[in-house]
Amino acid sequence: MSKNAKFVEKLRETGLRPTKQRVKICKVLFDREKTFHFTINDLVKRISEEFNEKISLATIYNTVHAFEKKGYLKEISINSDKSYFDTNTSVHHHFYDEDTHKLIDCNENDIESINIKKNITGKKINSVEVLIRVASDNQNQN
Amino acid sequence: MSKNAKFVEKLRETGLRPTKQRVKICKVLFDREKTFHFTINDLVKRISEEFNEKISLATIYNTVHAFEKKGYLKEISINSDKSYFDTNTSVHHHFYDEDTHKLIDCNENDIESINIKKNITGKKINSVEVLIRVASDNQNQN
DNA sequence: ATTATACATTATAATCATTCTAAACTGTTG
DNA sequence: CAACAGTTTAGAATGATTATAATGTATAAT
Ligand SMILES: [Mn+2]
Ligand SMILES: [Mn+2]
Ligand SMILES: [Zn+2]
Ligand SMILES: [Zn+2]
Repeated sequence: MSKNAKFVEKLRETGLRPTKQRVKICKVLFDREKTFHFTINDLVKRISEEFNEKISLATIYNTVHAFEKKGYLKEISINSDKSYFDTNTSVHHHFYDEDTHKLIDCNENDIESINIKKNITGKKINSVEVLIRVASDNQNQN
Repeated sequence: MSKNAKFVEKLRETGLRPTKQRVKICKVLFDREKTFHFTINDLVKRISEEFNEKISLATIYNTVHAFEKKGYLKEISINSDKSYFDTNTSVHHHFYDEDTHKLIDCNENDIESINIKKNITGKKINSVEVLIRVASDNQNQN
C-alpha cells in the first residue's frame, strides 16, 4: 500500500474525509521513522517548510484533536503555556529539558514499575504518567 | 508570634513589603490546617468572599509567583487551560480527577519508590512527579 | 514627624494559545 | 451533473496571563 493510501485510510478510520490539507498533515506527522514531540506551532512551521503552503490554524487544531481522540496522537501537559503532542501513543514517560524546552521519551522499562498504594474510591485510574524535569548540570546557570 | 506577624515575616523573607493586600493573600493561603490546591481564579473568589473586597489580578499573580519562586508555593501542570498551585511544597504526587477537575495529594510513601534507569547526559534531575488521572468508575459516562 | 525614595497597587491594555463563526469551497453519493 | 454534507478559511472571540504606566504607600533618611 502506498504511503498516501495509508494516510487516506488513517483519516477514514478517524472519521475524517481525506482532503489534501489533512493528507499533508498526515505526511508531516506520520511519514517518519521515529516518533517525535511537537507543538501546534512546530507543526505549522513544518507544513510551511515542507509544502511552502499554509494550512489554516483551525484545520490544524481540528485535525490534531481528531487524531488525539482516535488515539493516533497523545497530548502531553508540561506547563500551561501550550500543549505538546506526541506521535508515540504507547504508555511512556518523559524527561522535560527545562533549558531547551524539549521532551525526551522515557519508556516504561526505563522506570521500575510504579506501584500506587492509595486509591480514590469510586474512581478508576486512566493513566499514570511520570514527568522528570531535567536541567543543565553545570554551575554557569542563572 | 501572632498570625499576622508570621505573614509579615513570610513576606519579608520573600523580599516583599508587607502591604495589606499581600497580608490578605497570606491569610487565605497560609492560615489553614491543611494544605490545598487552587487556581488563580479560586484565590480571587476566596479573597472576595473572606474580605468582601477585590485585590487586583496583577497583584495576585505577582504575589503568587513571588511565593512560588521563594518555594512557599508549588505550581502543578495538568493541562494547558490554566495553572494549579499547591500550598503543599513537599515532594509529592497527584491524582487528578477528570470529572471534578480537582487535585488530590499522593504522598511519596503512597507510591513505591520510582527508580529511573535512564539518564540524560549533562543534565541533572530537578524533579520526578507522577500524575495519576482518574475518572468515574461507573458506566453512565459520555 | 517630614520627606524622599523605592516599591506596590490598580485599571486597563496587550499578548498569546486556543476555539468559535459563518461564509466560501469541495468530496461524495445518487 | 446536481445536491448535500462535510471542510477550509480568515478573522473574531475567548480566557489565562503578562505588561504598562499612573497613582498610592511602606520605609528609611533627614
Ligand atoms: Mn485535546
Ligand atoms: Mn510561575
Ligand atoms: Zn513521548
Ligand atoms: Zn499537592
